[in-house]
Amino acid sequence: MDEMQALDALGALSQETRLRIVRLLVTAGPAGMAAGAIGDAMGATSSRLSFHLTHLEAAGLVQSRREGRSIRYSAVYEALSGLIAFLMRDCCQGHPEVCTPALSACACPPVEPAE
Amino acid sequence: MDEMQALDALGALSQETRLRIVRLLVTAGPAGMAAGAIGDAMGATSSRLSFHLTHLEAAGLVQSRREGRSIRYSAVYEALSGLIAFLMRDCCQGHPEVCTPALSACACPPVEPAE
DNA sequence: CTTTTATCTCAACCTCTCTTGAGTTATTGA
DNA sequence: TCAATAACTCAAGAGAGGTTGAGATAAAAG
Repeated sequence: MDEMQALDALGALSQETRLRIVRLLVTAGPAGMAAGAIGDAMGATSSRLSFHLTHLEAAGLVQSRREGRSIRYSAVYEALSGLIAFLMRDCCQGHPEVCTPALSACACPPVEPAE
Repeated sequence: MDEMQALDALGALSQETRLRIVRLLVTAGPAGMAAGAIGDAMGATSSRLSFHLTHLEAAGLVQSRREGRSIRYSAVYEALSGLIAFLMRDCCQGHPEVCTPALSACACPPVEPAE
């Protein structure tokens, strides 16, 4: 991820509704959610929701696919991890005090290298 | 870091000049840089620079102290690591595909737990 | 083929953000 | 005290961003 992509992603995430949508979609997993279900969860009108989803998709943070009448949106994991990596890579050069506390924030089970 | 602080930090970083200032200050280390030196590096007028520095300070990403005629700005490491931790903690719940690639982005030497 | 459901598109409006330029405050040195 | 340096503050204007409501498009059901 380069600076321009990072700026797009940061801008997309710096809005309350959009940050919540992304968090919702990440926890929803790869299956994602239909636009209507996201709208219900957000309490947003269809046009407002569409505006934010389009914004997030343009920033590469979510992707969509039509499924019957619905359009399902799902998080793009690589974009999120890419943004975090950008912040760590370009921001903590030689300064472990930036990245070390962040490293322990991940609650996920570590991926075993080889079993 | 809660959602509101994260939104402030994301908004502050989603602007080209401000993102560059933060990166500059992180690499400058705890000593920071005088406003004038930052302005020279950014090619920004004093009022424009002051606007962005004030914005960054309000978001908690940088701090300032007067030193003679100059005002030195330095990065607030906890805020940066807090933001990264927020993105990992609240975004990758149970989805290691978000955080695992990010974990390897840190180029800093790992801090030894005990020696 | 018409209706219903799900979602998007567009224009209008308001607000917030960023930049500029002029003027102000704070600190130091002559 | 006066001038020079360093940085901030303020008002004005251009532009981007977010919300709303009306209307359009796409897919499925009757």
